[in-house]
Amino acid sequence: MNKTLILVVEDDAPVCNLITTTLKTHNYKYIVAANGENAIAEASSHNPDIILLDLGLPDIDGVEVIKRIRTWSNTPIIVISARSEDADKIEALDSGADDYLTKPFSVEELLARLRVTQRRLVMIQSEVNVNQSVFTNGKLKIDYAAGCTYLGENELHLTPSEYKILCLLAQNVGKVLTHTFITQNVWGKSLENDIASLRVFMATLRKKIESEQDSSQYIQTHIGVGYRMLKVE
Amino acid sequence: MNKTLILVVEDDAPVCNLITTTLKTHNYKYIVAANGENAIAEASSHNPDIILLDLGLPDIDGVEVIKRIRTWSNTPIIVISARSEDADKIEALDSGADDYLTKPFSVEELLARLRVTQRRLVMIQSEVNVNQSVFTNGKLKIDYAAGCTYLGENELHLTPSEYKILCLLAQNVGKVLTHTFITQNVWGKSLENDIASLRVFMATLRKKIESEQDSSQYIQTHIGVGYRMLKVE
DNA sequence: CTCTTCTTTACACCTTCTTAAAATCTTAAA
DNA sequence: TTTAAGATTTTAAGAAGGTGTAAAGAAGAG
Repeated sequence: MNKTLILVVEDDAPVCNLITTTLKTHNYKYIVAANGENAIAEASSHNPDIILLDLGLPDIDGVEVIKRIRTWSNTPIIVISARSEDADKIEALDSGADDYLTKPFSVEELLARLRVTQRRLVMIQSEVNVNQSVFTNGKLKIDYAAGCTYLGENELHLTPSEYKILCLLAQNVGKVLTHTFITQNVWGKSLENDIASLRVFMATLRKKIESEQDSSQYIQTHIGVGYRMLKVE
Repeated sequence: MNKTLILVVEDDAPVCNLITTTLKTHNYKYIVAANGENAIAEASSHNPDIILLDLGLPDIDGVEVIKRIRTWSNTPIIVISARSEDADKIEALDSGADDYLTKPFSVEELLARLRVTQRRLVMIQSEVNVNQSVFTNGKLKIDYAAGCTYLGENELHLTPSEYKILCLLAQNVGKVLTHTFITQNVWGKSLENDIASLRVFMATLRKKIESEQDSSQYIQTHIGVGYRMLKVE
């Protein structure tokens, strides 16, 4: 996936520098606008993924900038403002802002809220339709709320990793999941070597959920790509 | 649209009352859970639209509740917590929370943030089904998201290279793609020699997608130039 | 410490890719 | 129409690389 592009709207140079250097070190791309008119122009021409907006701009009021941008775009806007009054927050949020941080803000919190926003962007794109708390596929059953899995009547004993992998496959029935997608989602990293581990887990998983005479084939290998769970009757 | 259903997770009765009366007067439906286990059970059984979660629960840690719910659900979670440390916020947000308010919180701000969340839910619903990402041409079907190809009812088993080439042709139906264009896009290089390989791949691809008696001609050779996929009726 | 889970390694097995050679097709000039 | 050169398809076999499995060592929880 491409680097996330962030539009930073901030007229105070030191604060702006703080933000941009932080973004740079965390692998974001960014563009800068120092006033409202420029912000609107940049938002329109570069189509950023996220907008960080200071409300105190020299030309237009920040809230006005939000409203203008919202006339054509749903790009997430995170407001960073010195105004800490409730009324200000509410006005900004109701005008279309997605989040509101007050100065002085913690860089770490800003990064965390950026991650939340990014996560949501990815979610929209992949449109994961997970909302049932119990998944069934043939004899296989996963009770997410309880954290239990069953094959027919029998409860399966799965290790944490096996459980996570199975959930991932179940939440994407019919889709081929790449090795790195799986390792990233289960371990958060994607070291090349983990594919070997993944293979071992797939083997034990298969042994457990395809062991019975039933022999329904839940997990399919796609050589050179990854695995997928088949929808069975 | 139906009333928004909110799950309020809060063990402190006065705070809980404050929240629920506020919700009631603002036309929300709500259910209440006073501990983590109940919260997970209610989330699973009632499938709320938004979850308001206090982190300080008597049984399970709030962050754990977030993680458990996130195993099957993307329901927005707004944390309301007495812990105001950055580290707490970051942990909750990175575990899957969508927003974080610290006690004592402004009721008006809470309502504003609820409105932001609702706005986003409506947006997501309208954006769903935009990403169809399925290509069809005659009996041939490519499901890009799932990474699968079909000929009529039957699923085709394609190797990674075959799949890439087919996608490339499909994305340019009707256009003639040169040998080097194809090899560059599939292998990233364009050594003269790879054209020989390409020919072999085209042969096997044709065998697979034109094997049936159907005999519809999907791939056309342009001598000295390359190949193209024809749009069939 | 003991038990479980996770990672690593080794190896047999299988699929896919490349290469080369033969067969077939296309094109155009005689 | 015949012929020849060049391009393409087909086939086959070996090379390269991916996969499943078992087993042993490492890490972590109780």
